[in-house]
Amino acid sequence: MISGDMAIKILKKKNIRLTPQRLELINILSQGNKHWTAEELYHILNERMPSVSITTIYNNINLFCELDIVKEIQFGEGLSKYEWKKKDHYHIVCKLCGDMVDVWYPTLKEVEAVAESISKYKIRSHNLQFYGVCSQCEKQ
Amino acid sequence: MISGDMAIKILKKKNIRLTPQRLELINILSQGNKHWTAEELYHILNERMPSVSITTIYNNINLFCELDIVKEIQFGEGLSKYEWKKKDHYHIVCKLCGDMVDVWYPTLKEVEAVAESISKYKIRSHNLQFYGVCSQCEKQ
DNA sequence: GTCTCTGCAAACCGTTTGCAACGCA
DNA sequence: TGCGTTGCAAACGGTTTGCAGAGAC
Repeated sequence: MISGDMAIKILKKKNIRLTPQRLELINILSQGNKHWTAEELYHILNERMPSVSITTIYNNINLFCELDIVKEIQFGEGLSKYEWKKKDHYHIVCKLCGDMVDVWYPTLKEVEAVAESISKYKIRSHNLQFYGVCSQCEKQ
Repeated sequence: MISGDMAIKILKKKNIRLTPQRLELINILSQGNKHWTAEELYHILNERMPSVSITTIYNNINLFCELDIVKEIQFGEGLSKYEWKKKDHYHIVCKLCGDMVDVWYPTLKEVEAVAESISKYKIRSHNLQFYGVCSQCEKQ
């Protein structure tokens, strides 16, 4: 888990400009241990910086994903959330409200190995989500 | 794994009309042990039935999914494929061409149990895909 | 001063919706 | 004959693209 300052050093080293939008996004992402949609990040940033556009959010989270400081979580139906990069883990998603929590289960490396051995594929990664109903939604 | 004839009986029992489009779709899906996009099904059906529309494909695969005779496979970036319903299994997806093969690994029920025990979620299902490169694409 | 980045508008793409005409039962 | 289904066109929603002007360094 890297700090916001570390992320800024990575940008500087690559001669990527430190625009206010970029710095504020890093600030939001690196502080809260959460999962955001692009839209949510847009609204948070918009409060502090009313002129920001959704395009800038996408430009920058895509950049951060390439730099490996942010991770995209695709959880079905074309929906994505983004989280600050940390140790590998899985996610539980609430089918009703979309809320998401981390599951720190050991990475399924041996299942990957099995899948590779029984197929003609070179396996590079896997994607696992759990779907259910959170306690909030269950009450209602 | 049910037969096409079985599927037709299910439709009849529910008073769902046996239109030529519907019967031909069942025919395609139940015979080939494959994974199709809606677009692919549209093109196959279109050769035999030139007036068919993509709307009808979606209408019917969605109906078949509700009837539990077809399964939707969501594999990231909003892309879906569909397969004739069979015993639970996972999929390996080629990152380059989108080709997909089955993995008959035991269902991860104990991982679901772990995820449920460490969270406040009632877990109902999970979704696991492997991503890699198929042997065809590897050659190139 | 240069060249990357921003923000607007428009495009994209797979899928869904509204609806009038069609055709299965 | 009646009502479920089809197929067209338009809408949808999250994301990307093109581009002129802004601004980081």
